[in-house]
Amino acid sequence: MINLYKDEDKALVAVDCIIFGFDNENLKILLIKRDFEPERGKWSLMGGFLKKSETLDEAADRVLRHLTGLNNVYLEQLRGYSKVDRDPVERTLSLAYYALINISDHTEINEEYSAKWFNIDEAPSLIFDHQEMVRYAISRLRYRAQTKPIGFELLPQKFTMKQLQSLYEAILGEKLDKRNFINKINGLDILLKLDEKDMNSSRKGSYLYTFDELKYRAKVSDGFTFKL
Amino acid sequence: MINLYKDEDKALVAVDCIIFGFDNENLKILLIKRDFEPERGKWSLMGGFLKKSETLDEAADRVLRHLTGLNNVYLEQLRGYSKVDRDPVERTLSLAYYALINISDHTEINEEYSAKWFNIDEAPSLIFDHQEMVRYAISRLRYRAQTKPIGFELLPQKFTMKQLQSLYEAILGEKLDKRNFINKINGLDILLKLDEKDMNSSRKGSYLYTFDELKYRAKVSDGFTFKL
DNA sequence: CTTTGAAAGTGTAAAATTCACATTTATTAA
DNA sequence: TTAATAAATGTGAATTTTACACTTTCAAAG
Repeated sequence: MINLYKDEDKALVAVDCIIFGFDNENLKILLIKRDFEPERGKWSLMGGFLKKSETLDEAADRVLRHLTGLNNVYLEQLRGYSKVDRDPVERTLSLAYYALINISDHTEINEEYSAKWFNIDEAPSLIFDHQEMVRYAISRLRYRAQTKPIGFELLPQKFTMKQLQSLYEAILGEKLDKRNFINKINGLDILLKLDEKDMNSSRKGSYLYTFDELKYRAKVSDGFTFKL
Repeated sequence: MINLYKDEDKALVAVDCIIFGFDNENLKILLIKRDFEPERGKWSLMGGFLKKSETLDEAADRVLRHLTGLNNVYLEQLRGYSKVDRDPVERTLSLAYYALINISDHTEINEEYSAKWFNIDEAPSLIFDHQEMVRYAISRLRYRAQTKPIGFELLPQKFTMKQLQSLYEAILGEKLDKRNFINKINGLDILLKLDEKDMNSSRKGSYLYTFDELKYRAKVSDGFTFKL
C-alpha cells in the first residue's frame, strides 16, 4: 500500500504530568528543576517524548515511573496543548496528564531530577504553558473527585475521616462541615470502618477506614453513582 | 542553539471532529463516507492533519470550515487517541473535537464529501477508533450542556421552549417534565422572551425566545453559574 | 487519683431544592 | 358554534442540603 500520508507534517509529541500529592494538609504538585536547555534552571512539569511504539498513556506511565519508581498510578489524560511556538526549540505538541500519588507511602523520588513538592497555591511559575496545564488539571481534579472515588489514591490505604475531609477540603479549596461531611460519606456506604484506631492525632484516637473497592464496584453495577 | 530533540520520534497528528446537530427531534452527527484509502467506502468522522503552522484548534476549525463552510462554530477539544496501530497506514495520533452546529440555518455541506446526518443512536459503525470518540463526545456534551449554556449553539437564534426542552431531552437521553423544565429555565433568567410567536406547531402559537448572552455574561461575572 | 486539654464522635430541625402532577387558554379548521 | 390541538401555567409533597453544639475518650499534668 502506498503511503497516502507522506506529504503531511509531523510533529514531536510530548506528555507532561501534573503529579498531585497530599500531605494531610495541602494539595501538592511535584515539580522538577530543569537541568537541561531550554529553560534550564526553571521549574517545570515532568515530561517526556512519546515514542513510536507506545500510546500516550504508556508514555505518561513511563515518565511517571521513571521519576517516582511507581507503577499502577492513577493517571488521566487532560488535553493537548499545541501553540505553535510553545516550545522554542521545535514545534512540539504536548498532552497533559495528571497523576494522583500517595506521598506518605512513597518518598523516593529519582534523584537524577531535582524534584520538589509545592503546595498548589505556592508553586513557582513554570515554563512554557505548564502553568495553564496545572490550572486545567486542578479543575479537572475538582470535578473528578466529586464524581469518582479517586480521592483515595491520594491517601494511605488506611485513613481517618479527618484525613479524608481535609483532602476534600484541599481539593475543593473550601472548608466543609464535619458532621455533614461524615454523614454524606457514610451515606455512600463504600468505606470499611476498621477496628483499628490512629492514636497519633488525639488521646481518644480516631478510627481508621479503607475504601471498599469491591463494594463500590458492586454498587456501581447496581446503578449507584458516586456523588459527593 | 543545537536541537536537543533531534533524536526523538515524530508522529503524524490528526484532528477528528464529532459534529453535532439537532433537527428539533433528535441529536445527530455528521459523518462522511470515505472515498479514499484506507477504509474507502466506510463511514467516518471528518478529520484532517495538523499542519506545522497551526494549533489544534485552528486545524479543527479549518476541517470544519472546509466541510460546512461555517466559521465561528462552537468547538471543544476532547482528548487524544494514540493506539499505535489505530491507523493502519502510519502511526497517527488523533485529537478529537466536537462541534455544535445549527442544522436549520446551514444545510450546505461541501459536496466533495458524501456527508450525511445520522441520529446518534442510529449511526453506522465507524472506522478506526472513531466510535469511541463519538461515545466520549456524547458524554462530554451531556456534561457540558448542564454546566454551560452551549445548547443554544444547536438551535436557531429564535426558538420555542418546546424546542429547547426537546434539545435537552435529546442530549440527556431522557424525557423531562415540561413544567419543571420551564420553571428551571425561567429561573436562570438568561432568556429573552420575544413578542413574536412561532405559529407552525400549533394554532395557539408558541412564544419565541433568544439566549441573552450579554445578560448571561453579566450574571456570570456576578458569580452566577449556569446549572441545569 | 483527679483534673485538664484536645480532638473524636454524634443528631436534628430549618431551609432549599427537586419532583410529581392537571387544568385552562388560545386559535383555527370543520 | 364546536372540536381539536398544543401552549401555558402553580402548588404541595418529598427529598436533599445546610446550619449548628454538646458529649466522649484518654493521656498527661498536677
